[in-house]
Amino acid sequence: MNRAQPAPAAESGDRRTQLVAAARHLLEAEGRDAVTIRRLGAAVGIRGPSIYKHVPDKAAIEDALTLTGFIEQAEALECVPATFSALARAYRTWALSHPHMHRLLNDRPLDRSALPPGLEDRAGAPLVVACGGDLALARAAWATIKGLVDLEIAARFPPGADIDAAYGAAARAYQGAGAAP
Amino acid sequence: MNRAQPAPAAESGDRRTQLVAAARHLLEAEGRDAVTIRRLGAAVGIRGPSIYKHVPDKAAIEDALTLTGFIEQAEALECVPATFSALARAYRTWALSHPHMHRLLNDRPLDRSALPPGLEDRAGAPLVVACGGDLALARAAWATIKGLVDLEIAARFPPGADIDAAYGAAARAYQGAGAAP
DNA sequence: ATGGTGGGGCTACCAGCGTTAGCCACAGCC
DNA sequence: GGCTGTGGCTAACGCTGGTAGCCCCACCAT
Repeated sequence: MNRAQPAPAAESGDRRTQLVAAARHLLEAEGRDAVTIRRLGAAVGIRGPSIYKHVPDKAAIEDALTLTGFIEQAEALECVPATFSALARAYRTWALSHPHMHRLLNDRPLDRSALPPGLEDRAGAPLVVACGGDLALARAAWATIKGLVDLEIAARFPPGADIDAAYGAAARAYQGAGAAP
Repeated sequence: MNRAQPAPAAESGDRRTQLVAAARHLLEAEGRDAVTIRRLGAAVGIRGPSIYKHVPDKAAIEDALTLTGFIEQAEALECVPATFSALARAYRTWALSHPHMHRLLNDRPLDRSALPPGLEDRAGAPLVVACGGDLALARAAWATIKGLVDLEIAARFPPGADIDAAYGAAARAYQGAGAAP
């Protein structure tokens, strides 16, 4: 009907990219439930079902979102010193400023095949370095940091709890076990 | 009030209890998405909308479910020695045998007002004991155990990872920091 | 210049979700 | 005997992800 112009709006990259960007905005601004096929369509100026001309299903958009999230998270960890405290602080800061993204990354089971090979190792590398190459210790430290952040985001610490002190206690424990402080 | 007369087949307690029990079965057997108003109705022999004669909304059922989950989890931790390793093992065993319940307990923000006062402290007490009363250390240990379990349930460890070794490394770290081994 | 092809929109629609409105049958009480 | 409250029911609403089928238009080959 009204689609006579070849260039509808100003610069628009390919639709798929636009959709992922729109999904990102919706996710960060209003949470996962707000990322809806019809709202995504509205955000890029099309009608909902037309989305399926560019993407097989909603999961594909979430997968793309997940990918960018993992990359950004890895980048946030790569530019701090490889010590437990610094990595914990960087992870916590990143997660608390992108809580919905953090939930998206952690709440759904990981489809490893949708991730480029190596990304997982890259994201985990700084902590392995901080743990002097001890993989088991690094995994425990990873679980600790993620657990602390999850508990904080989910408001599971009692009101008034000294969260910094919990991070400090964890840092002391892992330092004693051989991690760089 | 019609007691015992029109129930065709099943004798049972009040509907609300029945509904929560049915929700429990659905959750454990098929996961959270299977817990649906209409399916809950079918499970107790009524028609979906009739559920709202017994319960204000679906969240109330999930809250009741959450409550029983927390109680059972606390019980699972109370009958083992107050050491990091024993508590971690007990928590892991409980969570891995009720993975959907575990997700329900952890994925939604905690509505503290729906929990009886004291339950939270009761659930956390064994770990505080194991940490010699050091609250900060206990919270870090709590995050570690929960984090390890979350990662395992979400299949976030690379295939072939030695998960037991990660628990062992955590145990050593917290032991070194003053927790009972 | 003409015709074929296909990309990318659209509307209509489906089943299922939580939830509401309104109707009705029956038990128990006055 | 009638009133009322309880607890069923069906119909329906607005939302969800997703499918079917139509149609316009750009492009390309003849």
